[in-house]
Amino acid sequence: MTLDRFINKSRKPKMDRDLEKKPIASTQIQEELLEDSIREQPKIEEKRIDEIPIEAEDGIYMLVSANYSSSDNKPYLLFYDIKNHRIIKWMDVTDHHPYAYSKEPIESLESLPLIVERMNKQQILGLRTEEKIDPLSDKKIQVTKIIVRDPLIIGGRADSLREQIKLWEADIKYYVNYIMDLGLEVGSYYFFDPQGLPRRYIFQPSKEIRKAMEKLSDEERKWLERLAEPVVDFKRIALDIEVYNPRGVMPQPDNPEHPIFIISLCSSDGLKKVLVYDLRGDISNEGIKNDKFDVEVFKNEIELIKRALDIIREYPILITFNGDTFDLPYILTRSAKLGFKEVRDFIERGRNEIRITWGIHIDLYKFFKNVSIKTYAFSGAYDIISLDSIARALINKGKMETPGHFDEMSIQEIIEYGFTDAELTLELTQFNNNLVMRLITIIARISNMTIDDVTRLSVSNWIRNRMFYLHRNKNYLIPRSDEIREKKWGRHFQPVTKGKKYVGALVIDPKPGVHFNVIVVDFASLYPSILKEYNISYETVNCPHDECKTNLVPETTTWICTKKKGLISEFAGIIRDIRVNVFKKLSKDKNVSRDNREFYGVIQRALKVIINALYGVIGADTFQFYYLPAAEAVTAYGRYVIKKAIEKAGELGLEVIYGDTDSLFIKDPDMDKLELLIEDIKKEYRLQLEIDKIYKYAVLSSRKKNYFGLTSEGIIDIKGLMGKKSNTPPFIRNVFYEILDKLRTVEDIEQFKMVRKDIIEIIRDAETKLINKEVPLEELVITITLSKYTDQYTKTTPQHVKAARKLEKAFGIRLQPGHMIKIVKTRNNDGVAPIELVRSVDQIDSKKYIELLHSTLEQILEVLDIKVNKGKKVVMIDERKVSLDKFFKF
DNA sequence: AACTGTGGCTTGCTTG
DNA sequence: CAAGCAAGCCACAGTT
Repeated sequence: MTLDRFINKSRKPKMDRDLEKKPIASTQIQEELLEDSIREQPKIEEKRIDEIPIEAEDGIYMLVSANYSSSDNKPYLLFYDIKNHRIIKWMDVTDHHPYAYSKEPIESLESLPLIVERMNKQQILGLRTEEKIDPLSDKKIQVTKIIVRDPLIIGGRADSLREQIKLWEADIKYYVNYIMDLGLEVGSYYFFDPQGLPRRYIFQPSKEIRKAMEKLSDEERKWLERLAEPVVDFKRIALDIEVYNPRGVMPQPDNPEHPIFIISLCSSDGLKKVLVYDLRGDISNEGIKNDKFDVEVFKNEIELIKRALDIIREYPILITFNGDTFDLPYILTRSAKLGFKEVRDFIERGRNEIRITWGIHIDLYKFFKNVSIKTYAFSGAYDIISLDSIARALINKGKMETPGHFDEMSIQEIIEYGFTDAELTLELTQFNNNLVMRLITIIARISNMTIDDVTRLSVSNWIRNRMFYLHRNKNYLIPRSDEIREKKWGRHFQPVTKGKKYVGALVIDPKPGVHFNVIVVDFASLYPSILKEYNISYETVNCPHDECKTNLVPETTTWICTKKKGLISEFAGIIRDIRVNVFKKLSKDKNVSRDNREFYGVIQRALKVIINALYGVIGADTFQFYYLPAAEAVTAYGRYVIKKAIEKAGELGLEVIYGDTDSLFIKDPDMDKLELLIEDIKKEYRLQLEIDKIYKYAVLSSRKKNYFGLTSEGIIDIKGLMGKKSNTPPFIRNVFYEILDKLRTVEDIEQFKMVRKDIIEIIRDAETKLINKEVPLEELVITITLSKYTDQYTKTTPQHVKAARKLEKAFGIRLQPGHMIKIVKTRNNDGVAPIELVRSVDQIDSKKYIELLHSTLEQILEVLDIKVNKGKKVVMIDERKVSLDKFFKF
């Protein structure tokens, strides 16, 4: 099988490099050799094309990925051909080589036996002095660039250079360096000049983007231009395999003893196909006909796999759900076992991923598992990372219900089941006008990271990657994380909570009760704004200049640089500004076409993911530019400005009844005074306060982070209350929501009184059902995540762990961290059991559930003067308490 | 020796 | 990332 579509645009080097044959005697010669090979990086030029529709242009490619080829000993780039919808592999023609930096001068490096030995072995190609700026000392320094033959000489092996001498920039993946050195931007478009070098091709921005650009700085304009470029509708195919495994045995890629018997395929250009290996020889053509997709039957497993490869090779992008850990490795190992060795020409194992040789493989499982994607891009719409749960949440479709094992299903059912998986996988990349593919591309543009990495790595890696580039642009030597940590810390506060590293946000004590007409104002993206406005970055906090030491962060001994703009601060500023000032506005602008509006919405969302994570990563020790004093400075300013805002509100006669981190709840304010407050904060602190929402009424409990309210749009907004939490039983949660639903209609006291009777009725009814054991088991399930292996709970044994251990014992299995345990409160010795082991409702501990019902409802009822009598099984109104009337005296 | 009450601590989930 | 909540575990002290 040949891959004729696989165009390799690289040119053969003119001659076999002399450099690699002769031993290198002195740096003098190396200098000369390096002169033409490394020093001259190509300058990538730009070309502007006016208003050309994206599909029409020939020879235009989007840079989507890169890697290092150890067989060619060269880096390569992968481009998506937007006309012919295939991937072009472009091998380096610039004689670029891997490198890292040392702070030792050339002479002392040359006297090191290690270096001499590696030079003689041709592993080190050359040493060169360069001038860089050290961001930590803010001084120009001389560093030695060590240029090597292949990336493993720098790092990745036990005897690599970085394990033996102190190096800088030695943990940047080689292809990342390569992209940066060539000045390339992932997700942007290129064409190839006559020399075969990629040149930037810039689409003419839309009218509204051009208009927005007028007011911006050059740097911001570049960002805008890059982000707003159209995203091609990638041609892609989703794949899903079924393995015929005996009951109770999970197929393992490391031991592929069971046959692959179904391969389902579903593509963006309408291919719908299920390939079946007739392993029992009993499939009739009649029985498998289906009007939704084609079916092909094979008498041989290898033929099945080969056919699948033939089809998917027509697609530049392969989409899977768990393809990195299951489908593709299984195809690999199973093929090898069956003697189909050529499979390695198409599917390759990477370090943490599986690659396809003709294109890009995206494993959606990893992408949707990404915490930032889950919480910020999709607002936590799905909770379990499974195809079924994600598809249900995002496209309102689930997997097929099955009896549990293939033996109990007809072949038609199995085929349909398999196809549904492939179909859902594809649809997850298609809904909302290809939202997911666009999101991935935009994040690649923001982070300048390859599509493969964007879909597999976390937000701190995305940010780190862009930070590298920002350092390079300023000729900064990228600091090692240990250097940043060794900087002065000078911390003065003990965190409030044990186990935390620094002090966080301020939460104001709520004023309990029912409050009418509450306006919530909040600081528009407070932490990013603080990062920007107060110049916070790892190098500017506690900077080396004496003259900055008086620029103190309020209530700390930390100071901030007044001479140089910090990199993180600058990045936060740009991302925040273009999000707020451009994309958020345009995504709501009625004068913009619907398509564009939607696209700007995606960009806005991607920027939000990054901006929300920025502060967090500074305080996370897994981040290369982690620096606690910087994270602490952010929260210190945050506490400072919210205190000042409350102070000012008080002076103006506004009543603040609650606030959390960046928000203030103001009761029935005079709008002119509110306006004054906002103006004052803007003037004084360069931060924007804005009206977030208005509650017709807000019900605050005495607990922080626990309240609900009826918004001006007529929606009941619930925060923190137990009834909302995922680990309350559905039965209790439903009662909770039923009560809140009653409250939705309330506008005055009479209605409140009427509703109160209804509420008590609801609760009594619920109690009766519990006592009479009329509630089905599933309604009483409490779902709790197992966050460790059961044997790793050493300090205490929580209830869900007890239940989990029973499950493990009963089924002889080992539950994985992240598994959701479904427990039920029972009347046995330790009060819990996994629902799987409970036969009937009789085993339920009704008393426990009534207690749980009461404590859940108490949070809302205490404020409404409905008393729950603990112990007793009845609810009563505490008539002695003042009635609701007090809330209406205004 | 069995029971009850208390407080520190762990765990999981949510808010911002 | 920290703050904050509820539930439950667990050791300990003080009854009965």
